[in-house]
Amino acid sequence: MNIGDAARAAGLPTKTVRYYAEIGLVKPAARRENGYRDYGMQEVQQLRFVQRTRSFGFSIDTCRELLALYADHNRASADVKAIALDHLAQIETKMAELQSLHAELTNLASACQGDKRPDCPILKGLAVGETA
Amino acid sequence: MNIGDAARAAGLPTKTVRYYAEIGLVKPAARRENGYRDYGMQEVQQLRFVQRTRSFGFSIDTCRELLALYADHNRASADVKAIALDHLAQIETKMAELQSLHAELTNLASACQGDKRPDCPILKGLAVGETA
DNA sequence: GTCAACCTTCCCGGGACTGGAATGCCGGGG
DNA sequence: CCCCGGCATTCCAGTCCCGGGAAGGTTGAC
Repeated sequence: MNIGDAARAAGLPTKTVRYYAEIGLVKPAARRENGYRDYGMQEVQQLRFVQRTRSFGFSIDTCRELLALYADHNRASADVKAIALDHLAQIETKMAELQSLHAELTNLASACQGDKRPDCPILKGLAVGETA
Repeated sequence: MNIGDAARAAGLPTKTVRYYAEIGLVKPAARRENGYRDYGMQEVQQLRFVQRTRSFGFSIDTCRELLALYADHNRASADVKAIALDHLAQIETKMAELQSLHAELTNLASACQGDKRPDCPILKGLAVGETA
């Protein structure tokens, strides 16, 4: 299977598939005589796994770990769960940050008339510090 | 005022201040004879403004726009508000994405025993696609 | 005279690609 | 036989926003 077909099957750009091969995340099963990468079903499945995992926001390194666990039939599900819970915690942290930013910025924006006059609480808030 | 003092006053690393000078975001008032950057009160205020604005998650380019509006005493507050509302919308988009990721991943994780056995719904969810 | 603490420039790396250039292979049409 | 489109290959550069560190000059205190 050529890289284009593998990429389509995995829902990834060929550039990305080539990149994954380069960093050793998902290597093609072989190279043909003409130098083309040759992907088999297993590699396509790995690519799809990575695509899904990346779409959950896991880093490439974590994808590597998860891929290893995926391949290891003697894995402990606890290891997988630990990774997932850790990522969940990071997501929660980011959400909390965004929420507080959102609240602050909403405050500032709602205080701003938004007309032709130059007076603007948003700029004041950005200049001074302290939003509350 | 030397760069170190300006940086401390603005709450930024000197590296960052130098970078902002390089990209023309906040330039020092002058250079001394010895080549040192010389910052005045106005530049320090701009640096602090940028620091705050960045901490709200605005991009450097948007900081540039806001800085220009900040300096323009004939600005219309509507222009500022438009930028803020746009950014708020982006924050909301990101929050929604994170929430859906969080929900999906929570689902997967809660279905996983997290023990020594290899059976793991998380990996299955990542492999197959479709979480619901 | 020496030392620390500052300042300068320059270059590299990172995370995860993305775009583009230059080149090679393959199958079909004129 | 040659050309063309569509695939593939490699390599280089850029993204975004700095951070780390080298190699060297300046300043002020002791």
